[in-house]
Amino acid sequence: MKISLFAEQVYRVTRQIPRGKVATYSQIARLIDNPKSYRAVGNALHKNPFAPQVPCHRVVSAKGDLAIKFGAGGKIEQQKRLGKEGIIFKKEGKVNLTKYQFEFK
DNA sequence: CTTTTGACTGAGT
DNA sequence: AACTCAGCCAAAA
Repeated sequence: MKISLFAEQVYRVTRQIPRGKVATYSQIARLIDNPKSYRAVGNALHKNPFAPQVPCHRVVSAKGDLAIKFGAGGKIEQQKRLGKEGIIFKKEGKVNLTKYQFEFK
């Protein structure tokens, strides 16, 4: 399968997110030099041809929300996985970005 | 080539 | 905290 350059960049960045940390779509968009393409970033991750390799479940919305239409199981499954990595969710189903957002360097 | 769509964001109500 | 509206981008139809 052939992947676009854009998607390639998205995956390259997403793959760097360590266990127990999360990143936002806008954050990723900024790192690949297209600060305004966060929307497309979401699409690229949606396709996610590198499922196990790219930790797309560690990518959340700017407000700490999880993707409602996540692959297998929806946000419930995603939240479950993140919980396994030590991430605690608030009652509203959001993650504490201040504490878990990964700072790329 | 034009239009629609979507795992988004930010500001305003 | 929940909803709406408008703006931006890449991929698919």
